[in-house]
Amino acid sequence: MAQVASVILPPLEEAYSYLIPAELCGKIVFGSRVEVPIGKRSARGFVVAVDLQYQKDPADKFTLRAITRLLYDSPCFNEEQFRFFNWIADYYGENLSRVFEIGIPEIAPRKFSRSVELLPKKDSTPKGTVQKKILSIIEKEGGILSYSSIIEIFKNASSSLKSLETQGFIRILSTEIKDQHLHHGHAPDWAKREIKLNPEQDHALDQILQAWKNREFKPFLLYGITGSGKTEVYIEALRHVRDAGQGVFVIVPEIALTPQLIDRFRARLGNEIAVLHSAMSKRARWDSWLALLEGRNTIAIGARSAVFAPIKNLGLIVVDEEHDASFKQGENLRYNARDLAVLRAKLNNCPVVLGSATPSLESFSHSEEKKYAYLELPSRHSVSFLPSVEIVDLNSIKPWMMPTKNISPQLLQALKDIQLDDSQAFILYNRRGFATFLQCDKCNEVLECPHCSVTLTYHQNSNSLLCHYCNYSTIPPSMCNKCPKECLERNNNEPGTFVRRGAGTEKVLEEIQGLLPHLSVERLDRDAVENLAHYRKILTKVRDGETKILVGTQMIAKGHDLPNVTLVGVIDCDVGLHFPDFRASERVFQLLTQASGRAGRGDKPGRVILQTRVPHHPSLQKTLTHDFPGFARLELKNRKALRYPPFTRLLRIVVASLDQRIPPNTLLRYKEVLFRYRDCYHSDLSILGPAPAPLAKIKTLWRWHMLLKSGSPTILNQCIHMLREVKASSKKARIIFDMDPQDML
DNA sequence: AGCACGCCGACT
DNA sequence: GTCGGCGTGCTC
Ligand SMILES: [Zn+2]
Ligand SMILES: [Zn+2]
Repeated sequence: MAQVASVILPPLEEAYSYLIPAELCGKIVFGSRVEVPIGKRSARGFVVAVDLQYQKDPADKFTLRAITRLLYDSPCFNEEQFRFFNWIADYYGENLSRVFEIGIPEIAPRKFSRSVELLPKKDSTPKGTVQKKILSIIEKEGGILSYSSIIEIFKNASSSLKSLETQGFIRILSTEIKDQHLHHGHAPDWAKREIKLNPEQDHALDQILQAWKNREFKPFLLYGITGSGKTEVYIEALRHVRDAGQGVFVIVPEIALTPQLIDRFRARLGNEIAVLHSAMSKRARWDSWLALLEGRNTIAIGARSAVFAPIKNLGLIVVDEEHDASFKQGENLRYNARDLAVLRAKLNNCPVVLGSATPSLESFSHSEEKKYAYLELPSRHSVSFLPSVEIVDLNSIKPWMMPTKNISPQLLQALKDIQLDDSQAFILYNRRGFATFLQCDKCNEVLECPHCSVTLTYHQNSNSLLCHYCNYSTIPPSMCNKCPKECLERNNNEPGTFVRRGAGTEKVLEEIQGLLPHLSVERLDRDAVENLAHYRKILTKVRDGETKILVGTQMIAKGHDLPNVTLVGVIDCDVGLHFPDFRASERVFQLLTQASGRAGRGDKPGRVILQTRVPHHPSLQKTLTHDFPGFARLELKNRKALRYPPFTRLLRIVVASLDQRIPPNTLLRYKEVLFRYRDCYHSDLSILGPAPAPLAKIKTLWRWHMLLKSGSPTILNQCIHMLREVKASSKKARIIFDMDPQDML
């Protein structure tokens, strides 16, 4: 009787069967990672089943080969994760092997670096001249030097070094290379202090712990503005559950997972926290994973991918900044870590806390429908402490009154004012050139798709307006027909004409430098930032006060605690408001609220200046009054009327190909199949498009997309499974199914 | 993903 | 005649 293991070998889609060699019987179990022969090479895989009593069947199509070796002694994932992975594969219509590939880090060997240490040996010297030189160099460098730097100086020093070692002049040490990142720093003292929760925090904590004690799946939406003390609630809840012997994990947006944040958690929860972050080396990630698997750590904190962490006896999940779009993976397996966190809590009968100052409308509507429990933390400061938000109506300023193209007199004055108390400013601008839109020069109406209510994108080469959701296309009207009566009266009954907006590049940094040459201005955006270290360096220069004005895109709104930043200026809110996406308003509200949360912490009051041509837009008005619930209820009405999420679910299908004709044709074929299915089962399904994607061509690939809308995620899921069966018209087409898409580019 | 097989064009 | 382009299909 033989033992046979079923092995998943990413990226191969099927599970493969292998004989377990006698010496590994009992060692290779569910969860083992193994190396196996496949074709003419070898591959690494995951054991997902073991048949202890395999009997050879003459009907078997192939003869089994044997597992080559066991890569790690104990299992690398457990049953709970396996169920979770299966659910994910099914929901996103992806292969299970892909989930393994994304969800479990690679086994990485330890890395060592060799160094050479001088041993005290007084009364003798080596014979060789090279050997003598080596010793004197090591002595000069303080008695210890890395092996590689010696080899750099003396090309063939390895034999000399070996000889020196046998003679006892030196010792060659091998030390493990560990990650520099995210290792214990020193937590600030205030972080260690035992904190006293206020009554609202206490109430929130009670509710969460009650659900936990009842072993109840219960999602909480914890709403509280920046500085209202959400983190204290998380930490206390995590500590209770951890102290009771259960595992917990926290996920935060990648950009928020800073050494400071980790220090803060370590200060209060101890050093036994496993950190999972994409910026860590493979080895460090694997170390964290092992610490959790072996139970040395019971708390994990990480970005998106930490939702897969091997937590034993899971008792609580926390998702901070739950609205953040970075929880959605934009490639490969397009999962949303926040949604998966909720699912994982459900599979484990435990509470999950989603915290935010600007909850996603998805989560907010769940709380309105009582599917999620709603917890609110009031500001710990008086209302007067909130930053003052001013809207600058660019219509009311004549062009000649503008100090430069993009800087209004109000913003310039505010920038000058920061010098008075030597504080700092953030200036946000939008990256342009994604989508040009047309706006009436009199009433500021922006042209929208009559079917989708999404901003129409202007295309210069064809002089046409296009809806990138449904492919509706029209010639730009020469006159505005939306100008209201007052507007016409003011303009001798002349309707407005349309101007192109959102195009071109802006030189905001140069404009500010020109106006305020003695202030140091720095830039922070995707193009200016090379990597994480560079990003942190730019922010450090702000923290140290070296940079007075930081100019950049969204990224800067997610900065950290920079109490000396008292002014946040937004150059042009309209580009974001009229982005061709049904979530444009929500995104702008989130961004502005987040940005104003940056302004003036500590003892200096903050100030926010928003430049716009549509001053009455609800996203701006509700920012003015710091009214998230008000904004959310208003925007939810729009979403409901237009049947957009959270009232429906979306599935986006993207087809990309070198051949311009393939994407629309493939999608049209799909659409036919879908209509047939819908008519047959009377399914709740509607289809927008196919249409050219807003990014119609990436490098050499032409891209089209199609949006499926349904009240039921199950129907959309069936659509994915069905369309995967449709034979692609050409292998040259790349097809992406994006369930619950976050962006439509 | 690799890696082989196989079927056509253009070169020693 | 063969070298090599990559389209297609298989791997327990
Ligand atoms: Zn449309
Ligand atoms: Zn108008």
